[in-house]
Amino acid sequence: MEVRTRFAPSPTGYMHIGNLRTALYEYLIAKSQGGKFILRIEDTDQERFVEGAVDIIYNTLKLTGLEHDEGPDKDGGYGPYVQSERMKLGIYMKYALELVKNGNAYYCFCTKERLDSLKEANAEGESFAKYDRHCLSLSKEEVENNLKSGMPYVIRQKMPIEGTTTFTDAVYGSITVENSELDDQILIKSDGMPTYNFANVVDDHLMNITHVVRGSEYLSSTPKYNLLYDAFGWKAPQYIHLPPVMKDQHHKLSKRNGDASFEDLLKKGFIAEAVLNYIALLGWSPSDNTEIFTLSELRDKFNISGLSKSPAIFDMAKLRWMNGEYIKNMDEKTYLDHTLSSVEKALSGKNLNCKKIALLLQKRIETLDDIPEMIKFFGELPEYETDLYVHKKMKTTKEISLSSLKESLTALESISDWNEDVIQDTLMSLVSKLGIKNGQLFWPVRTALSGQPTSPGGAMELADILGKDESIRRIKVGIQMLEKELA
RNA sequence: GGCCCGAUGGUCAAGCGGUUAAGACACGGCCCUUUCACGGCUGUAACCCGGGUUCAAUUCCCGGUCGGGUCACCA
Repeated sequence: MEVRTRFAPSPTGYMHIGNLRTALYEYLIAKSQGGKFILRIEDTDQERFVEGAVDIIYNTLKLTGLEHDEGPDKDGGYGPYVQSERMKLGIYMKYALELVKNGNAYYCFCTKERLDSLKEANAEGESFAKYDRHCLSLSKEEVENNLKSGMPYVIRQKMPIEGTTTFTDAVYGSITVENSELDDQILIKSDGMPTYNFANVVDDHLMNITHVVRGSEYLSSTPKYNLLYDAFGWKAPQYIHLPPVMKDQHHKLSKRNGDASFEDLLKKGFIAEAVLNYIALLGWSPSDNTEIFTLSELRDKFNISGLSKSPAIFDMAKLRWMNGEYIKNMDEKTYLDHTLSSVEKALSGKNLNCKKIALLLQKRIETLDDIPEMIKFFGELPEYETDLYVHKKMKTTKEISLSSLKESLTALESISDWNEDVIQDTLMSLVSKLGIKNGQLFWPVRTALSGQPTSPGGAMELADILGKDESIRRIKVGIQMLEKELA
């Protein structure tokens, strides 16, 4: 039988990381077995619907390469793929009424007020009880009359009072609950919309979904699903519940608090592939020890047995590392496509070779956002203290630095063909002429050119990029500062 | 509170009764290097607690503790 999984987000805003991971696993489960990955929009809650959220979903799937085989934009014969449209077709009501007819569901006319007072009474008594089945005892005539008079109603699932329900989850194993724990959940809301729980069961069945993948928060409502499948005489799908992705020990990563949504991470300079790679590892591990893999490698490696049961904390530090790995491994063109524009932006107005600067950064940045701060000094020499010229390991002092700078200045001024090789030759021969250590010359020059304790690239690279005039100017600044202090 | 689920270094995470308890991130040290970074080497650091079962438990069972989830006309 063909494996069919579905990603069924509700369009309520940004794509958060936990959601994206679910989509990833759904995609992988289907694709690793030659199956289909379906997109279904679950917009049964009109109050939470957010304009544009559907576009975010499409966009994210496209950006991450999680291409769906069927969806609102790709009919595979199981449409429509948007629940509000399916509702208009009367699909859910039809099935709800079937359940009413066969005695597994019933009309309920209880008002919000009555339900609330029920809850209050229960809360005081320290028990969190269920609906009291007030409307189950309504006679056929009473129901007919209420319906005729236009009284608002919902349809509730009638749970068995005794016995237990057992289901098997692919990651959590066999789980059994007492039926007496189960509430007579609402199937059809008073606005005519199905609840998530009901629409899910109906749609998953109608769309031939074989594997239902979702967060572990649904674990406790799964018995109700199974009972629903039973009531229809349908076969329940394979359940795969996923542990949550946490922000810390106690809190889930959530949309609120602006915790890292997928688009936030992209804005912060992360690469889509790296993010996807990282979250694949949050709750799953391959049988070998590899950590870096492309989506198609992941398709080959993926196996349900590698899914874990316990929550995973999202570790920004490790994501940064992984993002850095992706950046380092990019070919030159891809790398420049990602970085050149932000280098140019950070150095706009300066006449500098941005490509050279960008290339200097490839092994040094972890996210694209690291760039501006790292190259600011190219545009403008920062203020610095002369203490920077003292470096123990390089065996430099302020006096040595001053003389090295002076010697370098003269040597560099005489260069007519300014390029890295010539600069190197010039400085190296100066080193041997003066009989000093490399560092005693290079360190002061690098310091004068950058004005920073560290810099991407050393003396020659900086001099090359900065150009002759600016390099000479910065060295003169250094000489001046040192002379003033040593005088 | 009832019910369900979980628990290996700071974090991710192997492990399926006998191991010096992998690996990765982070952190420290060393090497390389004209700085930083990269790369290489290396170090610190873990089986929640108590009872069983067993010749042998991190691994199996039971209890506890702690953590998470759920108990909506939200998904």
